[in-house]
Amino acid sequence: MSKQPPPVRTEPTAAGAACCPPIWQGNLSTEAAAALAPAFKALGDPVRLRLMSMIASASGGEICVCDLTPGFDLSGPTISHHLKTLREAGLVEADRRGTWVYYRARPGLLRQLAALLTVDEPASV
Amino acid sequence: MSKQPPPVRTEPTAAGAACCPPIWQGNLSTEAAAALAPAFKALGDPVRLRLMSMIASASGGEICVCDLTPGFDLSGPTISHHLKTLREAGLVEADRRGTWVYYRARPGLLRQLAALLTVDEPASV
DNA sequence: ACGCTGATTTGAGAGCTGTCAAGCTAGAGC
DNA sequence: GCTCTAGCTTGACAGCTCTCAAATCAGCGT
Repeated sequence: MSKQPPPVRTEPTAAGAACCPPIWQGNLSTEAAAALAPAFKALGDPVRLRLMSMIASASGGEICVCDLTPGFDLSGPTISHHLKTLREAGLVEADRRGTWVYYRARPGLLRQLAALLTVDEPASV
Repeated sequence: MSKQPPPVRTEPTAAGAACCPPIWQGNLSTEAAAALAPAFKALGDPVRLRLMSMIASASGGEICVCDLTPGFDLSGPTISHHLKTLREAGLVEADRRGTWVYYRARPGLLRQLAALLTVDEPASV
């Protein structure tokens, strides 16, 4: 995971600021594509997509790994690996509180992805 | 590509009908995750993301492969391979017209992905 | 019919990905 | 300090992905 292009960038831009216009409105630059593709890739696995959903919809905005794991027929290390992938993609962040680790969604990047895909001209169909 | 779970389903539902609530509003079912992940996976490559953008934003709603290929430093077969991936994910459709093949976006699935990611409660952050 | 151009398919190789078992680190509690 | 639990890291392996070269298929012109 260290040979990939720079994972993303969600810090400098205000969280939620769109980085690019919707794909319907103009060609995505090579740079923008390289920056956003890893996030889509991270969501491109059923396990991670479900993890992302569980984290994003957690009441209180965060959820313990111990509450994520039982939802899957997978070993702990495997879940941990998927969580790491989501973390490195900039989609979630974790912090340890005592014995437990809590995960929280980072809405900024998700908002960018949603904006990119949003179909705002239903006329062409 | 034939061992994967059923690629998607965009036909029966009216194009654009949301299949699931946003990930912020509740846990995605295993089935929904399995159905949508391949679409995210298809977008999880910079080349395909850019192809998708070029196709979606094409004037007239469609674009010839011959106009897509020169935008990349990749061989024809490789572009063809990526287009096939997008096609199998249900994101685009192609049809041949004479010597040329034209690609067109299928907005239904994209709308579902956008709806899934849309952050509609900025209060929790 | 023949050859030409545009696009896809096939075959092959290097590299990445998902998974688990085994081992390790961080805190809590005794 | 020791031990227990929660979670992460490492190592290994099967399977998938990205890429290209070579071969193939589909139409168009002549």
